[in-house]
Amino acid sequence: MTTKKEIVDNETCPAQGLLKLLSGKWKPEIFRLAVEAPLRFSSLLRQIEGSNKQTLSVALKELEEVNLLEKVVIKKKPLHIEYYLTQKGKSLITVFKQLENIG
Amino acid sequence: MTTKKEIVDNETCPAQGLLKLLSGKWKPEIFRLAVEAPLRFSSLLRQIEGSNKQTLSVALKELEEVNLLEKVVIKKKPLHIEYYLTQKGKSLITVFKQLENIG
DNA sequence: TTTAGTAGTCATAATTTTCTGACTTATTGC
DNA sequence: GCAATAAGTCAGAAAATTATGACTACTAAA
Repeated sequence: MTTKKEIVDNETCPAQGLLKLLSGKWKPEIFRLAVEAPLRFSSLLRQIEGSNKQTLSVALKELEEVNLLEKVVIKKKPLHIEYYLTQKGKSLITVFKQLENIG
Repeated sequence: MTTKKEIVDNETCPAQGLLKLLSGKWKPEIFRLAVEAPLRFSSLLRQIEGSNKQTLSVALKELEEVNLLEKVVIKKKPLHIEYYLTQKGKSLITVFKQLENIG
């Protein structure tokens, strides 16, 4: 009998999902800026030097899919879109602060 | 004058370094196993299915370089090496737990 | 001094992620 | 209708990460 109880199943590392998600390129910056104010696509592109449309687009979509950001269509003057931090997103703020402290 | 005070400098996102470090392939598993017991190279290779020498080797080295793991040569029966969580490493345990809770 | 065990390294290949630049969709104001 | 603005999408190229398999270094015991 092959008792492999010591073998690690990839699914059993619960922090992994969020870690991978938050560490994708430009994601930490996106998150940090979202803490300060709602995000707009074109602003992000300008604010995060070196970033590009495609990657930002995918990043925002992924952060939205896991419910860290919420996408809102603003039907005002220049019609545009804003991304807000969700409650779940806000709960990550302390995690970021801890990481900063640990250095 | 080009006042670019809104432009994000990549260095100004302090959580980024640790995030990237912890999210590299197999790193969360390595960390989680290190919380439970000192690590040995050959055991890790067996325990983490799908992993490979090269990547584990680099991962351990990186975790050691930022002082999350400490490498100790054990001059006992079968001479071998053990990797221990440092104090800094231990301080990450609560971060992982928070990430797990947030899901 | 030969063999076995542990812990790797190295060059190369495969895979995944990110970037670039052209193109698309939707709405508003003229 | 037509141009302008905002927010993207898409295919292919480039870059970074990860995997493979052969090889090395060290020690201890026989």
